Amino acid sequence: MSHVAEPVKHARSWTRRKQARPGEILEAALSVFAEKGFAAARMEDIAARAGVTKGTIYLYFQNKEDVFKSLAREIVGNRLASATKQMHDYTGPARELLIRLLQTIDNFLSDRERAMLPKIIIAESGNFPELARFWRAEVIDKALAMVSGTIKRGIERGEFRPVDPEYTAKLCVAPIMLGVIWRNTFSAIDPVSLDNEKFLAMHFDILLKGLAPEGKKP
Amino acid sequence: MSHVAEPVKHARSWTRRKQARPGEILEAALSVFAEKGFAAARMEDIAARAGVTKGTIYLYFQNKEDVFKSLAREIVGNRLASATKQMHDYTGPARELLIRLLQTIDNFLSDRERAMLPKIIIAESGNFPELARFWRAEVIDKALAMVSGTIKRGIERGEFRPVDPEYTAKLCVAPIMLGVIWRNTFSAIDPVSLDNEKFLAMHFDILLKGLAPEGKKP
Amino acid sequence: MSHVAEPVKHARSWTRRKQARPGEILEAALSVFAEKGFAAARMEDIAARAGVTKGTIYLYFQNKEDVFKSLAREIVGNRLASATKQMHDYTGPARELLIRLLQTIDNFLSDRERAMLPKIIIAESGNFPELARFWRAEVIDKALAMVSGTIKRGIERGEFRPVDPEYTAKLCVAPIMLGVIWRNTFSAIDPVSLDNEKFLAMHFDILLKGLAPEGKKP
Amino acid sequence: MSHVAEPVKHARSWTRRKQARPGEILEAALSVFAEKGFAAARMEDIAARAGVTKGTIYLYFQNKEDVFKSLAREIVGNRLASATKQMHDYTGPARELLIRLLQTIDNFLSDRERAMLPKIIIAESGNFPELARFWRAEVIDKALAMVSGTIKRGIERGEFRPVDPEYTAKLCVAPIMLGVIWRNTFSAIDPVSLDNEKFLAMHFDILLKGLAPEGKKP
DNA sequence: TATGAATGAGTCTTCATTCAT
DNA sequence: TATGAATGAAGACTCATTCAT
Repeated sequence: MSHVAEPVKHARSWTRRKQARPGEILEAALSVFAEKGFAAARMEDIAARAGVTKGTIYLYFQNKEDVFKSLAREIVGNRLASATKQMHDYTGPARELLIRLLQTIDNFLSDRERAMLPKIIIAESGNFPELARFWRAEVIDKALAMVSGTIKRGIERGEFRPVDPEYTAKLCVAPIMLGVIWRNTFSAIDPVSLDNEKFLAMHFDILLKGLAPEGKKP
Repeated sequence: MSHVAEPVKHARSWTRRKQARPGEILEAALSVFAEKGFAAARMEDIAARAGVTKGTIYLYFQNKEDVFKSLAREIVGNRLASATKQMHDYTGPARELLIRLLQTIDNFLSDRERAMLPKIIIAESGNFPELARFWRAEVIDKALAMVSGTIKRGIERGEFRPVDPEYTAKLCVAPIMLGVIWRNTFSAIDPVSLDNEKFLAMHFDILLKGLAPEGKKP
Repeated sequence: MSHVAEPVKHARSWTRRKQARPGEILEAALSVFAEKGFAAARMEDIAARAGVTKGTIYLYFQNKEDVFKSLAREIVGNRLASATKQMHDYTGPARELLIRLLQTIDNFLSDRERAMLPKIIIAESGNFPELARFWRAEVIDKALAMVSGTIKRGIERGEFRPVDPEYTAKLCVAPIMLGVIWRNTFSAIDPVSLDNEKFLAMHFDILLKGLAPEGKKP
Repeated sequence: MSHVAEPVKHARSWTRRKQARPGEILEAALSVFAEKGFAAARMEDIAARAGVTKGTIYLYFQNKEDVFKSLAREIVGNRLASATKQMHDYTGPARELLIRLLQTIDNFLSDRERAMLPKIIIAESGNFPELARFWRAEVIDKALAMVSGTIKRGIERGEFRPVDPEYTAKLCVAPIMLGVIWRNTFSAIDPVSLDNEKFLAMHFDILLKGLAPEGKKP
């Protein structure tokens, strides 16, 4: 699971794949940016990891910043929307939905590709405020809205005791985020650190007990 | 020429230079590194923010990396130890101690100076694995040990239901960490976002209820 | 691989390629070189202006320099010779011939295509001394020879007072050159600047008076 | 008189001369730009010819374009103004003034430093329209105004026959300009080509005769 | 013939670091 | 101690040129 710079060897080395290139480059860029940060990432490294040379990147992107921004936009992209809809149709107990939702978020963020993004956002928010804004609006707020909506429903249905849904949503997500960040930050220095399964299970356990209405067994 | 004064040779690399070192440089470095990350931070910016010129920094530090590492070490430094001792002497209920402990951690991390460090660690763990290792060992593990120790005590005293203390400690700290990161990441784009008081209060409320032994009112 | 067609190998370096060569490329090259100079001219711009793609240029020319040199040679090419002969057959008064000759030169240089060449020569003589030499020998000296020949004839016929024919030839041509350069240099910034008709008429007027033998009405 | 890249060796090699640097750099830049044109000129060449290294240039100028523009502005600078005033005070015959004026212009342009500028303007007007505009307004139009003013005076005083002063001014200046350009363009390929003294004398001779009132000996 | 994706040498530009003062 | 002019290695970016199709 270590992200050492080894050029990805695609099927055959010399066919032209105009369509595939940008995606490959973004994928390579993601891992380099996540490793080094924006400033320390070298275009040549990105190119090498994508199996091309410097110049090729500039066929598809204006410059380093463009690669970076495209990355942030493309990676989230599609799946978020589908996740949203899925939740809306659900009619069962809020407790179950909440767990499922948080698990979806965890899955979403644990995907090898996307796991690096929170780190990038945190690291580069100072250099790219628009990036922070974009992510805040397009991803974080949307995800939090889904969670807080579920909590609100739970309160209405009497499954949860009355709590502030917005703040509680953040509390629900916090351990998930921390887990992602933790794994990204410390994976290189101690590979086994955190059993995510167990960690999540405990989180859900304590959380649901903590949200249970007074006098009721959760 | 022979009469020129020897440039100050610091005891190689990693020693503390207590007397002469202007803390202003480290303070300035902290804010610049937090804003830009290591690579994008310019020595001239640090110098300017410290009110000196580039050259002066090299009187006290070997190079940029030395500034960065010194920073990470010096900033934590003293206060952590004192906090540790304070906890050991405490004999009251674990619930109270836990809250107090978490509040201390929050205070520690919310200090204007130190708030930026988690962000730096996250951002630069890829470029400076030793830094991650140092922080993990010197700060995080120690802090988590205090928390998990308290939880263990609470379980022994029957205040908490039986849970894995190590994992629970992380769950306790997660929202605090997230709060710090959140404020650092999004403060520039929406200044009011998170009422930390309220956020913590809710965290403690849900957490304690979640940890309460079965059938007992927390 | 063995069945691949041999790339077209032009007779090394400096031969004319009459048949196949799309004059459009040279024409396009002329305007781009005139606008940007040799170094700043991009092959892609030339290709675009010629309605082909970069690769195509290399079917007809070895490289950028070859395009440039071909250009300088081809553009002058044919018409100069014809102009020369025409002059030799003339038998009327030198004054009339001189005017006609200068007007021919002006026409030659004012042609949309060729107007840009003096500028190119001036700009690139440093980078391409052979170009300067070629032009000096093939165009300038020949043109000046025609003019000075006419002046010499005029002196012999008593139409002009005795002057140095070579230097006078340059004086005759100077305003024409300056007009061409002027229009090329300043056309973008003030479109009307110079009425060439009037400018030439005045030049001829002053010149002929200035060359008239003492005591004679010109 | 050949402009080979030999680094100028200033008095002592290692003293700091903050004030002198920019001027030295501009001087070096002038000769490199004149030789190669803007695009082909390498910052390293300019630096070498100024006896410094690349980086030093950026202490004084923003970038290559800034060097170029500063150059165009600084070089003209002071002397033009003084020349203007000198002419205004003159009260003698216009013919004499005209000659003196043209000679001043020739001197101004023949100065080793400035001789390269017309070539640069011509070559780079396409890439730097503002430069062309600046020079047109600040130098050319002012110089032409002085000449045409003198001609107008000459007409009023009956020394010249009635001609359009603006166009005539250009005709007066044309050979001077052409001489400067000629020397710059062909000096490398035939060093003796043009005796400027003689060329100017002939120009004045023909010009004054050409401008003399009808029936009057000039 | 023609294309245009890919290459990589060549430049500008930045900035950590040095050092004479 | 402190300065800041100067250096030069490093990296972003461009574009002439190649070559598989």
